[in-house]
Amino acid sequence: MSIDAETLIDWFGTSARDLPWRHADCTPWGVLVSEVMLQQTPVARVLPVWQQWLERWPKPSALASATQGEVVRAWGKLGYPRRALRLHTAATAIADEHGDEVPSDVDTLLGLPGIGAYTARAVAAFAYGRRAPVVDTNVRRVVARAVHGAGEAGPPSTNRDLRDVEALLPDGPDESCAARFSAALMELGALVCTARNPRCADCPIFDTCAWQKAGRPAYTGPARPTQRYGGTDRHVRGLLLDVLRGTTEPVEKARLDLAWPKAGQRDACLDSLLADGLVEQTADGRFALPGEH
DNA sequence: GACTCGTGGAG
DNA sequence: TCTCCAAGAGT
Repeated sequence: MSIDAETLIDWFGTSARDLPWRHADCTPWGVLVSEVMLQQTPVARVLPVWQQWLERWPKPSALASATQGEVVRAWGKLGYPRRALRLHTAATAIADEHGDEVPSDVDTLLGLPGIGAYTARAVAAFAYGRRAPVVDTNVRRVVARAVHGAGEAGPPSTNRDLRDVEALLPDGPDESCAARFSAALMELGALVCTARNPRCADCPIFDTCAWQKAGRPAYTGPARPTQRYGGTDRHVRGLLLDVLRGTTEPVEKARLDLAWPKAGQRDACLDSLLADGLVEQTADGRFALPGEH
């Protein structure tokens, strides 16, 4: 079973959210910034930060001119702050090596830090209308259900997933049809074909959905390991970085020591933040966001 | 392929 | 409360 592209694209036209990075006047740079911010981070949390970034750094060269510390600070609490550093590095490469223009082909995009299989194709498709399979968690779930009749997608397998979705891309009158189809597939997964409590009554492709036809069988594949957060290194790193985000001046080690009671874990996390370039030590031994002193 | 890497809202 | 999960990437 396949997915009827015209039906899905029509639904997208009437039901899609009005997101600023989908506006016709949004630049490829704006699309790229949105895609990186949206990696594992909900739309609602990205929206205000994206607006601020595009006002402050409207071109890759503008971001490249900022310090790493400014970029990490402006990233705020979007999570996974290494994304901010990678985006800064990518912006520098785009400014220096690509004439300040975001590349439009997948292979070149893949060469930039922080841009992987999903983001490269999302930028090529959504910013430039290129034909490329765009596979995120939404798409994998929709395809698992509508095409394969499974309750959930199994564990991701990049190459298999790409081939899987490639086969579904429509041959429309122009190349951008495939991109619009991909955007619609993602939007369906985000709004209707959700992970929990899918709203099948509102689904535009209900009639052809393989999962419905099979009687909505429960997922039988391997359960995803539940990810804890409290007490993990991720948690501690977040606490330490939050201290530095909250100050302009470098802080003493003793100040960071207040953030987490376990000294061993705390120091290891501080070391990893230093190694990642998210934190810097000043000449007098204090700590700060990088490049701000 | 299995881990690691933040954060906070929803159910 | 606690579990789930949100447009992934890098190692």
